Amino acid sequence: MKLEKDSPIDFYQRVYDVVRQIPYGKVTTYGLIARHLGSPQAARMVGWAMNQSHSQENYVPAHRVVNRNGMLSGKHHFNGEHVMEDLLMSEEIAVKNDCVVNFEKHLWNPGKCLE
DNA sequence: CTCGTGACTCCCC
DNA sequence: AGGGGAGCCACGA
Repeated sequence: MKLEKDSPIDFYQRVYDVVRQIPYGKVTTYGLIARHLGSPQAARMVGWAMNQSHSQENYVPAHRVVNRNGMLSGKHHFNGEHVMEDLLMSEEIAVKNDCVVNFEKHLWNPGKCLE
């Protein structure tokens, strides 16, 4: 989906849009999403967006978003300590020590199917 | 309006 | 190899 500069979509709204496009069994990183949005250094904003994601009407698979190391940095922000890990496990994604096993293998590049 | 903070990342020492 | 600083943008106090 191509976003025009006139698009009335907020930055974090775009983040949600990208995150929702992450296919089953795939994960991506904050930095990748930020880069896709045109601000490689704004990865923190992606995290901020995820923090607010639970308030969104539409479901946002935040558990598919991890840091550049494949570590579940935001697992503490879920309702339970192991919710994020459990969700990933249910998608055939192995998690060990709060890190995604074969992270690169499950990595999904935003924009890969776009444009 | 200014300051501090954050589910991040990169660069430099 | 590991720690520290800067950059990014939004939001609450």
